Amino acid sequence: MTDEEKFKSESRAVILKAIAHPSRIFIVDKLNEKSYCVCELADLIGIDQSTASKHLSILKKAGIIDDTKKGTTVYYSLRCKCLLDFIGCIENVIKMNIERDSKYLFTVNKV
Amino acid sequence: MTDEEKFKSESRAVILKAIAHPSRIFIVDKLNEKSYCVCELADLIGIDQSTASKHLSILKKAGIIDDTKKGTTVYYSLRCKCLLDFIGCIENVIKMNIERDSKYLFTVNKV
DNA sequence: TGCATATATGGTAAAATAGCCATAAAGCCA
DNA sequence: TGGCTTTATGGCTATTTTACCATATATGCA
Repeated sequence: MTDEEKFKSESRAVILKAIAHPSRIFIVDKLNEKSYCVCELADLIGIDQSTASKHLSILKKAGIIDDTKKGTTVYYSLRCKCLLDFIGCIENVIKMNIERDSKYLFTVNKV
Repeated sequence: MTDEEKFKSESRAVILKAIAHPSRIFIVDKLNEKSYCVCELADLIGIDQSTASKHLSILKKAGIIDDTKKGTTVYYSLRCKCLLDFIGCIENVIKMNIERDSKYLFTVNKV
């Protein structure tokens, strides 16, 4: 890899790694509906408030979400609408995998 | 999270985590042009052959790439074309981040 | 002011990930 | 058959990630 290619791949990996966690994907999906504050998300996911806060700071640092303060409450919102197509693509891969796996099962049962 | 939501988020995370690594993003990007074998990719990236093989097996397990054997050589190819839009979305976030950061720099310099 | 609520952060232990080396497995060819 | 090439996998260590607890910070309200 050239230095430029390396930089490019690393930049992309930062964004992807930020979303690549069950709780954080869930957050991105939820924020698509509306804004949520930290404790709401922590409750929804069922994790510690401090853990939720850290997840949100990772997403924020990657530029995926934005925050707005209202009193002591911090509301987080999605920064980029394209993340929906993004998730759509992942779903597409999952569907393909399910099809492949069921074909495999069919073959096995057939024997 | 309900069990269903948990399962959904975890399934999505598997796909995302598979791509969320500099070398693996590079591979996905390269495979868009054409198929490559393991040693070619290892050379292109500049990593050990065994490391490349492990990266490829992660991508394959996630259903992102397919493989075809020709003699001892194994050619890997992209399984889902939608991964391009995927990368396009990441690039979009990166662009937004650059814009944000340059605005910040501008503000700082102004003071 | 004193207390409750909301969030962020440092510490820490456990788990997951990444990379290389060594080596096994499989196929090609002289 | 024997050697060469290509790929996959086990072993190992170093690094990173994750989640909780404890605690600091900040805001609102009685």
